[in-house]
Order: sequence, then structure tokens, then C-alpha cells
Amino acid sequence: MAHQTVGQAGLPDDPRAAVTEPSPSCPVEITLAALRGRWTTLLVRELLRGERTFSELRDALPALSDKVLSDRLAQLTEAGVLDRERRSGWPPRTCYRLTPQGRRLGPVLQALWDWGAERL
Amino acid sequence: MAHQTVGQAGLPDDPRAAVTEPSPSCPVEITLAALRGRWTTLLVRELLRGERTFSELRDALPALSDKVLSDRLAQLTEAGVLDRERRSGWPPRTCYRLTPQGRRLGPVLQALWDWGAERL
DNA sequence: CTGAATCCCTGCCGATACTG
DNA sequence: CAGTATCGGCAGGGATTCAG
Repeated sequence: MAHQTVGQAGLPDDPRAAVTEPSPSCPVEITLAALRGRWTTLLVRELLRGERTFSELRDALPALSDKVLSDRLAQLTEAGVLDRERRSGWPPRTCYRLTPQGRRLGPVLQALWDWGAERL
Repeated sequence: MAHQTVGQAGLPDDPRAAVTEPSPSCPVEITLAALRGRWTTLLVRELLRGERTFSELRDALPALSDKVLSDRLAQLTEAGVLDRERRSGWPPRTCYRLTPQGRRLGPVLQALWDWGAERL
């Protein structure tokens, strides 16, 4: 439903692409904001493989500090990309999984991958 | 040809996606590096519509300073996204146009647009 | 175990001024 | 016209420490 007004024409000619300065409401900016920052795409890739706890993510990305991991998980949760589920009991565990919106980032990452792969 | 080893499986299971920290040689990072920074996607969008001179770009994006415009054009040229053509004579003009690689950013921006548009 | 708070350092980007 | 040089403010992100 996003493009019924432009058909096959694509983005450059979409009337809503007429902005003349960066705007947080531009769809492209929204997506880039969700993926912004170091480590973010690696985290999404990890979660595309399945749900993970905080420590599983830390183990999967050993060079990522707790602070940045926590920051990125908050950013992605805020962006609607993933859910957190706190499990009661001991030791405390929090499990993260992609939302349906988050799973739709798969094709986006694939598009980014494909373009970059052609340059190698 | 980028994915013959993974068929339809897609990125998360590609063996080359096994990196555990951000790497400049990761295809996703290459693409994000090309698009990095404020104004970059707007410049690419503008050039997807056709070639532009420095001042045409400045007129299209009035809030963009000369310095940043110059920085972005250099970054995109370095990334192989666009070519510059200096025209001799007076006044001096430099024309920018997308390379074939640069034109292939169209589908990438479209993927970014589509994901962001669903969130509105 | 899962984070939040703090500190510091670096790089981005905007403004301004200047050159071929 | 098409840039480059310089400076300053601010946000990103790493290390460390503290808390629920």
C-alpha cells in the first residue's frame, strides 16, 4: 500500500520524496534511524536467526560492550523492531525477539548486502 | 551472482554473515558507509532524477552548506556512486552524475522507503 | 544477570572565511 | 562557480562503575 500513487515509478519521483532537507518523518530516515549506529545491523542479523537473551547476544558479539548493547536494544525496541520479555525467577533473564515489523527488515538488509557485495 | 551459495535462504544464514564485529569489508557496512551522513540520501535521490551541477544541487537543497555538499560529493565519488565532470570555460561548472553502481542504489533506497512507510 | 549512570574522547556537521 | 581551511558544539560510543 505504500506506493499506490506511484506504481512502478519508484522513489525518486514519488511526490512525498520532495523534501528539501532531512526530516524525521521521511520513510527513508525512519529506517536509517532504526538501523543507526555501530553494531545495530549485526544485532538485527543475530535476532533474525531467532530469539536471544541479553547474554546470548553478548556472547555472539563479544566485542560489544554492555552499555552499547543495552543502548541498541532500547533503540530497536523503541523503533518497534523488537520486543523484550522479562522472565521471572533466578537468574533474571530477558529475551528479545523481532516483531513482525522487525522481521521485515530482512529484505532491507538483503538489499544493503546485495549492493555492497557487488563492489567486492 | 552475490548469493548463489545461499539460494533463497537470504542473508542471516549466509556463511559470510558470520562476522562478530563491525567490519568495513562486510557488504552491509559498505553500503551503509556509502550512504552515511546527513543529506546523503537526499543527494542520491536528487541525482537519480538526472545529472546536476554543484549549484543545481545547492538550489535543490538550500539548507545544505557548501562544505557539507562538497564533503558528500567527495564521499559518494570515492564510494563509486557518482562521477564528476569538470566543464572548462567560464563560469566553471562541474556536473555530477550517478555511475551504474550509483543507479543501483535506487532499489536500496526503495527498500528503505518501503520499510519506513509501513510505520506511518 | 540485566541493565542504568557517569566520564571521556573522537568524529560529524554547521558557520564562516578564503582561493582558483 | 566550485570548492578548501579552520573552528566550535554536540552526539556517538567505549570503559568503568553501580543498582535491581
